[in-house]
Amino acid sequence: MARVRISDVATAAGVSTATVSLVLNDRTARISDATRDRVRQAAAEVGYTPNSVARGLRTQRSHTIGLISDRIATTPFAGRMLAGAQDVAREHGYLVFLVDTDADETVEREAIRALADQQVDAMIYACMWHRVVDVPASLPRGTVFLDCRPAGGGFPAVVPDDRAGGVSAVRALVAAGHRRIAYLDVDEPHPPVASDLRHQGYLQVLAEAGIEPDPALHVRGDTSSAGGRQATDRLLDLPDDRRPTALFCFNDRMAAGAYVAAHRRGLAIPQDLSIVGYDDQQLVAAELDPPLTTVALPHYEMGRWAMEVALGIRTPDDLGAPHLMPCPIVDRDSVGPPPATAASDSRRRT
Amino acid sequence: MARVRISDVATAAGVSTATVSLVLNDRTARISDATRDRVRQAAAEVGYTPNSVARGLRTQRSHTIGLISDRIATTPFAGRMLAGAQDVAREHGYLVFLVDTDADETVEREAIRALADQQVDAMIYACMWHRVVDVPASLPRGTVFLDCRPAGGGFPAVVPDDRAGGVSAVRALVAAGHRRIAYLDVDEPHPPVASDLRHQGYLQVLAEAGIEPDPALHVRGDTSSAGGRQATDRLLDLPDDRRPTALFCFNDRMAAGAYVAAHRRGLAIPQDLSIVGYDDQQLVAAELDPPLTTVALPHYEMGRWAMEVALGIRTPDDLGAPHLMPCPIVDRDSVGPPPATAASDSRRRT
DNA sequence: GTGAGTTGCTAAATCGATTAACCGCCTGTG
DNA sequence: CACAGGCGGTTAATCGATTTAGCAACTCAC
Repeated sequence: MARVRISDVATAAGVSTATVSLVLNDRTARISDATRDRVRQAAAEVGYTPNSVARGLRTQRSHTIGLISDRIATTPFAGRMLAGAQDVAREHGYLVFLVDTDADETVEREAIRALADQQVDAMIYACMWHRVVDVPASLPRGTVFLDCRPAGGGFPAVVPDDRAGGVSAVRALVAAGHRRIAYLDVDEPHPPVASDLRHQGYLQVLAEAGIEPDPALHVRGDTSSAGGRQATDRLLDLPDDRRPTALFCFNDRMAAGAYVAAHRRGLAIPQDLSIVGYDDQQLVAAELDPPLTTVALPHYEMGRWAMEVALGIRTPDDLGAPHLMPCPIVDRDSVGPPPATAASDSRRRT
Repeated sequence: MARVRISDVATAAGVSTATVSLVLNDRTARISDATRDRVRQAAAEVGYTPNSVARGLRTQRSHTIGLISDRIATTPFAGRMLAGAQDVAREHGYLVFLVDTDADETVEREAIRALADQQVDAMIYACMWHRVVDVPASLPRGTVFLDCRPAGGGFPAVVPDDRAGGVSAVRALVAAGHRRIAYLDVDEPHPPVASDLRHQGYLQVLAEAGIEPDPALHVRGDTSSAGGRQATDRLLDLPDDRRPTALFCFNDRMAAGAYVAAHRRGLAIPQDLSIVGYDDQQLVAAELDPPLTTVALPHYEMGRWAMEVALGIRTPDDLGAPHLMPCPIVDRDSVGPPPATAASDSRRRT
């Protein structure tokens, strides 16, 4: 029941282990075709597959990647990042060690050491939300940052293009005819990067469309359904001429709360209120009634990108700034033209 | 920048590498205390940590576990299984290789081989739903099955105790005074194990309470919000004396659909209709209004159990049958006494 | 004083691969 | 015939640890 070793193949084929290794690794060495065939056949017959540990020790390449994350495995949608990284690894014959640190620094330090001891060929440092992170001192250079920006730069990194995502979302609303568009932002404790960028995108589109931003339309709430509902209530309490006809929400859960607030007032979506979310969280966005138009976070693609850089298949264009991955808009049914009554007012240009 | 090796420590301490190894591994060998201290100090000073690959080659134990799953990483709640397995592994100094096969048999076979080549000390085979799986031929004996039952048995396995979960759910409804309780089941294509077991639990409690099961109260629907809504509509269309006062739903998403159906008829939860879900899917159960009473799937605990068995810390009591992990009921606000009008009728005992 | 036993440590084999260096043998050439 | 060079392999070192067997020195008993 013991594993078959290269020496077993050598014996079976009547050659030395060196020859077996040369043949099986397709080394351009002087080995006759007859011997090649004999070795290959012998290897197949005895069912030989090389011991990766022994090979790793000798070649100093383990064909192994370490993926450290703060909590990726337990957050619903972020698993797509893992899938992307995983797929690339598999396509190239790599295996990935996954370590979830639960954002504990001691665990993180231990994990980095353990992965280094296992001689991983590269590491990926992943977060579940787009934010800025301090770079752990022991992290080897070349480590790829996934869905986060290393403070100080100097490492390859990939993050969603949240600004462009904000632009897409708000452009869709402007294109539908809306001019009073609220941004339903997340409140403080949350990492500010994503929300700031989306807000910038929001402001950019307003500027392009010649719409004066109204501070009253930038509200904040808890990143939950309840938070979204409360923030929406505040918007809908505004006097008629200042009330928004469309909402751009920081995420889909808050958008779900906006649905609740609207329905409780008897407002129909999208007839009375248009809503765009963010994240494209399947369980939320697709199951709302009507299904939510939202901006998708390119988790899978970011995961692929990070692994491709880790494996050296792809070289980041610029170490100074993270690679921005586009966030495609997912058109569903929560955006329509503004209600007729609101369509004509509040057209004050700057 | 090269890694420091054991020989560097040996040189620094003025001893042989054998001594260093003996000291650092706390081998009960005759080494003087003075030498011990000198070695430890030297190791600390040069920052030595053993190369796990070299050690693995020599000791034939890689301190590494392979976790194969069909799609665990990308499904929302199942990541808790990973977290449980991960935590146990970390606590014991193990690292885990994660491979998501996406239920592709070729990928699966390749993954098993790659993991075996990496000399993993054990494997865990995980599913995202409780079901019966065919055992891949190349899976090493001793592989632990997580959230699935190996066809034919012979392997350690852990699954949720869905029968007992069904019992808890329906007992909660009976205790609240309900006697007309529907089971909102999932329809065919789904793996039948979980739904059958929950149904058995349902029938058991009815029998205990002396309630004759009514076939009209066992309805099926798609495992989605829409499916739950449609199935609930069928139940609420029943004549008054046969209409259920409480619903036990196969999962939380279907329960969410039941909420929609109830609300559309102006029925309040739990005043007019009590509902119990299954899964305790955070994004759904906790965010419904009112929050959903449901039965939690013990993913984290199952993950821990599987890893403990894989590491040999725990020995399964019986290889014939899978270990059943209790599913605790999570009391929220969707269960109350039946409406007064319904409380008195339909008390026909068998 | 000699042999046995203990103490403290080291030499060398080993795990299973890869790979640089080299060794016969054959052929062709000057 | 001597020698260079190509061909088809093999020998042996190596990766970085662990571990067995054994060596040298010292103690102690008789």
